Amino acid sequence: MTLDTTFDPAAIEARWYKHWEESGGFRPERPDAEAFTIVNPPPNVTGSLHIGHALDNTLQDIVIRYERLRGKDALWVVGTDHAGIATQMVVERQMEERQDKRTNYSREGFVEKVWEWKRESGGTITHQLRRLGCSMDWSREQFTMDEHFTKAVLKTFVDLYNDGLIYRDKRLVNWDPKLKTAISDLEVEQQTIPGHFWHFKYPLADGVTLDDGRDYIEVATTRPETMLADMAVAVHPSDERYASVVGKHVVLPITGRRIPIVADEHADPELGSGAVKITPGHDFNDFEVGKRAGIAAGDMLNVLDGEANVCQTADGLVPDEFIGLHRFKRDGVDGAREAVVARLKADGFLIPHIAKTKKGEEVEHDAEPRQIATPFGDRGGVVIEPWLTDQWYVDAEKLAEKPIKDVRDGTIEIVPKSWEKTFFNWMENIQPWCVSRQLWWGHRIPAWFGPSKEGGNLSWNMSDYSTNKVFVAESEAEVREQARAYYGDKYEIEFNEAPFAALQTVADYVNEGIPPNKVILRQDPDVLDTWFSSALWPFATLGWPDKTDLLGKHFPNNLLISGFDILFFWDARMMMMGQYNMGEAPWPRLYLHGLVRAADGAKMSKSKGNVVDPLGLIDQYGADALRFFMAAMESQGRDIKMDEKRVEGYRNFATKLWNATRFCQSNGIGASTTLKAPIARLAANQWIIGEVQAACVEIDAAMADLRFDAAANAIYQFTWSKFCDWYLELIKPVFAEGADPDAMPAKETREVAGWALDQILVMLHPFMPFITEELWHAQGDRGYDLITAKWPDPRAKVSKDATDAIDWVIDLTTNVRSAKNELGIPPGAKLAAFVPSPSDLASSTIERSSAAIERLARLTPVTVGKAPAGPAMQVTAQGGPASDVFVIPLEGIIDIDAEKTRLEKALAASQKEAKSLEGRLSNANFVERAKPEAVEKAREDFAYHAGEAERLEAALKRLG
RNA sequence: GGGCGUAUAGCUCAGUGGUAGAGCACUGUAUUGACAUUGCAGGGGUCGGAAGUUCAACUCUUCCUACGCCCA
Repeated sequence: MTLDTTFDPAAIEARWYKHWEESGGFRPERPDAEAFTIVNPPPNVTGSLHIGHALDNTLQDIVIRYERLRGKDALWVVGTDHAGIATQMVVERQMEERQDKRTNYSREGFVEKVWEWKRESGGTITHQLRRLGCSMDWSREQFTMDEHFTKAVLKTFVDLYNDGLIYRDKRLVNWDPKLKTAISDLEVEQQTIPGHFWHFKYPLADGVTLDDGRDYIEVATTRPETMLADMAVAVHPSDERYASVVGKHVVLPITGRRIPIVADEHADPELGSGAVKITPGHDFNDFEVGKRAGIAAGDMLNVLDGEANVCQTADGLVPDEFIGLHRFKRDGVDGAREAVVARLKADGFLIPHIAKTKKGEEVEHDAEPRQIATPFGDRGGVVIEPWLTDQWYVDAEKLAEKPIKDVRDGTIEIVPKSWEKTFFNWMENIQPWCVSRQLWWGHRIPAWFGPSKEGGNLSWNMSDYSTNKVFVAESEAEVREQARAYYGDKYEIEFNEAPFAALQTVADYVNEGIPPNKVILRQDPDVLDTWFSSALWPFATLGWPDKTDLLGKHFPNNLLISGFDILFFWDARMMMMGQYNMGEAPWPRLYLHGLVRAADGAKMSKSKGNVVDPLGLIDQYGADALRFFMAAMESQGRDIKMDEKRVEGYRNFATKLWNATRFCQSNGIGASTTLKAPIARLAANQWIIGEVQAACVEIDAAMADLRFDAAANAIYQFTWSKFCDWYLELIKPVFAEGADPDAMPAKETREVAGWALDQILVMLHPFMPFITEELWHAQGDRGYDLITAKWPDPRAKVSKDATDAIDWVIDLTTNVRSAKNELGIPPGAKLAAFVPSPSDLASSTIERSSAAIERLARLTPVTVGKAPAGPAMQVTAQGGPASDVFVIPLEGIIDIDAEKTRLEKALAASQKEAKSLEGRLSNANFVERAKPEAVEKAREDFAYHAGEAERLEAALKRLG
């Protein structure tokens, strides 16, 4: 097959991808091979490929292709995540556009709509991953809502429940009033926004006064609306200003609620007045203070509904005018916050803030401006409300124990290691994980509630479901069994899906005509956090809980690659669930990479409009170039700044390889037939064999350490700077006009060059799969595709003399070129040279490689012996231990002063170096205390530079 | 407030206790057979600052400064 003169990535990418996928190239049958397994961080089913995915998946593909080439049974599990909140939002938004809404449907109806959406437009990203060249096992594509996955989720939930590691609890959650669901701590983002700090007077009750005579306590808050549900005022136990009033009461303005003054260390005497209002139902700190003050969670007052509008508190003291107001100003309409402040001000309870203008005048404001750390929901984008509800919690602290130990003792290696500290810091301070979500799309919680049985009578507690009887099991059949055991045969058991809201009271229950001998069980309407299911990814994707062969062979996985941003969300939770369900760490190694940033270092975001579309880059430069860029920039522990020039550079690299292959083809260099290096006698051929080995060793070492940058640079440098720049130039004389194409040198060189090019294609394949596969086949008929070829075997014997000889020719060539350039001699000029006292290497190389010396160094003839008298330039050649001086007469070619200047410059450099080394060597401390190798090296370097200086001085003398 | 990370050539980044590297950019130069998406040659860095350890520090330690991230 002949190659076009220009390389066009687009033309080959789709073709090869299709071929690989259809021919099973991504997962060849290798039943007896050692397993190598990676699971892909499942992207959201709603997602589309962004630059971060491109990085993450490129790295994984490099590893998986590398291991596949090394003969392993390489499995890359791929799939998508059902992304509860995100997906439900997408479908609801689409409904909105049609003036439709979720609640127009039954739960089942809506979920079916989501499935429809998923079938039609979900998984865009999986097609985009193909464009990148990712070699995942698509035949086993997974989805976290697959039937077998659901089985795994249910089993895990039930097991955890039975082990007491999942429980229902009433406490404050992070409530998203836009999405109307609880979310976990990790889904909350703290942002600092400008806000206000208001100061209020809370009048003391019963005529009590402070020691200074005041009849009120001053409190301050950034959230005045919560005062409607205040239940205490706290002061520090050691704060003498308030010691006399601890245990006394204040009467809250507006509600008139009588609340105690309590002593609690949470109150900071240094902050404001030292007294703080306590709203246990709406603030995490206050919740704790409230509990310490003896208020049960169930008794804490709540003044906001699910949409964060004011509702009546249990004591009924909130005036009607406030009911229904939103928590704060929204869409230009004042809310409860503004109303409370206005009312307090009107009633004289507001203490104004006095600010000074630049001119020193005092001005009164209602509040002090302040920067406020405020929690936002990462999906909904609105301020999170701490809200008192019943939710399911996972005992994360218990589950974290084994993962902590795994990382501590090296069972799991985190790369780069610097992340370990962050990991420990989080895991050791982990909070209970709220896993229930008030959504319809997701894994339904396998818990059913029924009336509790007290002394033979059934009773429902409508205000607090957690006190009702709960049955947790994987199926209704099991629940029925449990229920029968609990209620006895006297009751008929029925499952009913009617929403809880339909049965608010016992009276409703009776009114529905439910006979007294019937028990109705209702499943918890909530679903599980999506991360609860993705935590099972390393084994549920392999068939767990069934004991499949696949699971046996591929769990534990070998490596996980993820962005550090999901270390806690996903990686840590996989560790927990791996240990809990499988009794093992899910993988021995975790590689964390950084973010891809915009060229200016800013975080890419849609709102900033600075996102770079990886597909656009692929269109422009080819997938291979983008991949290579990702790999070359991926040094451990640093974010990657986008640099399109560099992507372009790697496109150029691909073109270079393309053209090198064209050159090979034009000289009859084709596919090699052996994995082992061919037998070679010519120095250049031995040299390139040695260089292939060195490159392979370097790449293997880099890959073992997951140094993607080092591996990419090694193959890049070898291909361009060694193979193209030197080897192909060195062998050109063999194929030159007049040379015998059937003679040994040409035959051997064709074999070696073909072999070396093949090794390049194999070693480059993990990084640039498309162009390498194309060239692999262009080079000749092959028994197999490159994707399933064999990684180079770096063992081959090459003679040191041969490689030294080529190093010597290269050094000579470089030095001659450099000298010519400095002296203004045309680079093409062929010059005669004399070698007065050649080394052994020089003697043999001048004889055997005269063609290369003529062609590259452009020296001819090269005469062994003393140069004739007269001006000359001098260059040296080094290779291994050999060091030779070439004298090149300049008569009539160049002005002598230029050569003098050049030599003087070189002499000064050598003398400076020699002097510095001499100084070091004359330091007794250095000679005695430094490592012997270092001393030896210094001696060698000194000898070299001293000799060089001598040679240069002699050359200068000759010039006169 | 706690923790972590980064600071090396104009730019983006590697790097090692023993005379500083790559890519891009820049300068000079080369053009009829692999390749101008190129070749050849070259300029450019007191390795953020200060102190310490060491025969020797860009590298190790401490402190400082700047920037970034995470947690509270």
